[in-house]
Order: sequence, then structure tokens, then C-alpha cells
Amino acid sequence: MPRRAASRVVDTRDPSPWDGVAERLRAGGQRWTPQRRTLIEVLREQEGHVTATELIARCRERDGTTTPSTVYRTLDLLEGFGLVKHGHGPGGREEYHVLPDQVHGHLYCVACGATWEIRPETGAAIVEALASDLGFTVDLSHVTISGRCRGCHD
Amino acid sequence: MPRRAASRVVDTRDPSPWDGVAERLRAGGQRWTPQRRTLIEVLREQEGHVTATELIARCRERDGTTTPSTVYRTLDLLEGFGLVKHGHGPGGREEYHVLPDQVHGHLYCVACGATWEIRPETGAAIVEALASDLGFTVDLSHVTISGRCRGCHD
DNA sequence: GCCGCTATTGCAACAACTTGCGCTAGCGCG
DNA sequence: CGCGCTAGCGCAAGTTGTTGCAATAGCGGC
Repeated sequence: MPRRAASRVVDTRDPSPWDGVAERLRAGGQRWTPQRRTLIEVLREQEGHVTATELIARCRERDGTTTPSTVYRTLDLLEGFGLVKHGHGPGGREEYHVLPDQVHGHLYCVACGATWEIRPETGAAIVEALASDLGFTVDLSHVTISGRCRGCHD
Repeated sequence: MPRRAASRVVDTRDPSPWDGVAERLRAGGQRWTPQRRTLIEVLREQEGHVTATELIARCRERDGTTTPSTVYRTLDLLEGFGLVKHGHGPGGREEYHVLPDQVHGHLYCVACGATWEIRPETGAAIVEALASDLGFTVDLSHVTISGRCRGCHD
């Protein structure tokens, strides 16, 4: 079922990280195009996780000519700026975290379909465990770990 | 590499878990078809991780008429028997573990492309951490966590 | 050994990305 | 404020999986 229009309104007075995008692009010899503007507008109103498909759909609502390849390419760019972060959801599908102010891992319950966030401390513990195991520096936010949540525990 | 999966050679005298498949299928009212036989033959010679694409290719070497959908469906079936286990590799692509004698997680180095196995003790610690966090029972073997290994550490 | 029930197959269409390429249009410069 | 360089766009074709459906073929029974 489609989510109703979000109750949370974007506060435009607040200096948003999105504001500087056009400048950052130009500074790097890149361009501020209508297509990119559309995506940013959509992302501005977004929170948490979104699938690429969802973003494309929303862009198309505003601009019917939106092409998937453009959206994917722009998202890659924005990831370079640290404004979004991609990962893989439960089905291995592309998923984006908007404004990853703090990296956190995700848990997906295969039974009820809910997604949970791993508490920072727990996440840190996991990162630490893997570091001392193999000296591996992991990016926990890149994947969604599946399992069963307390409620669906068999 | 810690605890590398034993360089175990397929010993055909050894009663292999694959031997009973035909019977297990029939016992459940399912059928032993040439297509399934082909897949099993391929899996028999396989070790560790394989991507679905790879399996399909190998099946086609033996039987040019192999269809992807059939392979995916048969793999699902075998997963039900515990003979293979699917997960998602670094690119979110489907990946299969053959004969998951012991569940173990995987780490993928984004820099050098190598895959490492998480030591059972470390894996257990992670599972434990998540259990005490949210009461979540995770299946660590389902995903591949990315990061940088010691050698590629910046 | 033949028969029929129905699990499976193979096809075709679809979904979610990805990539190569020629044309368009930002935008820095004069 | 128009010009030209080239970043980026849209398109089309290619991968990797997934699903519905009609035709096929295991296999248990007779």
C-alpha cells in the first residue's frame, strides 16, 4: 500500500546539504541540468531508505521524460558527494540511504518484512570484531542482513 | 586466509549427500528429471561459492537446451533440502554456497576483489551481538559484507 | 508395458539494472 | 551575449532474475 504524503514537511529555511549541490557540481566541471534538479527535489522530500525504482517513479511524476539510466548515473555522482549511499536490500535490489548522517546497518525480517536499524553501539561492536579477525575494515551500511525479528521468532 | 575451506576432493566412493537426491525427490512426490540430473552433476564437481550465471553456463556445456528458469527453480528446491544455500554477492548478484556444512559469513574486499570467510567464532560473536540488540536471529551466510582487507587498507 | 495424473519444463514477457554511443545543451570564455 | 567544448542525456541493446501458462513427460498403478 502506497504511503500517504509524508506528514513531515521539509523546512526550506534550514540550510540543507542539498543547497550547495549546483555549486559543487560546477566547481568540478560538472553541470546543473534539469534532470538533476528533479532528482534533488525528490531526494529533498525523502527520508531514510528508498529503492532506485521508487526514485525513478517519483522523478517521472514530476518529469515524464525521466530515464532510468540518468537517475542511476546521477545517484552515483551524488554518492561521490556523500549525499546518498547505496546498498543492497533483502532481495539484492539496489537501495539508497538519503543523507547518511550516521552509518548504520540494517536488518530485514524475512518473516514480517520489516526493516530494523542496528544500534550504533552494536554496529561498532561488529565492525570491531571483524577488524580484529582479519584486519578488515567493513562498511556495514552497504548490506542488509536478513533474519527473523523477535516477534517472528518461529 | 583463516580456516580455508578444506581443499577436499570429491571422493566418489564416499557416500555423497547428492546420492540420495533422486529418492528424496520421489519421496516428496517430486520428479527426477534429466535437467535436474544435469544440475546435480555440475554441483557435485563444485566447491564453495558459485554464481547462478556460472552454474547455468556449466549446465549448458552439458546440455545446450538448459533454461535459466529451470536452473533457478531447481536450486530453490535443493535449498529446501539444505544442499545449497543462496546469498547475495558484492554486486547484489545471486550466489550459491554448495554443501554448507558450516554456516559462515563472507567479506568482500572492494579494493582487491578477494573474498574472505568470517571465522566461526567471529561470526558467532556477531550473531550474538545482534540477538542481544533486538532479539534478532540473523542468517549471516546470506549476505556478503564489503569493506577493505588488511592488505588494501588505504 | 500402457495410462493418466500432475509436477516440470520451456517460452515469452517482464522487472531491474547496466553500458555504449551519437546528439544536445550547459556554461565558461571572449 | 554568442560560441564552442564536452558533460550528460536519451535511446537501444544486453544481463541477470522472476513469473504465468500451455505443452510435455516422470512414475506409480493396473
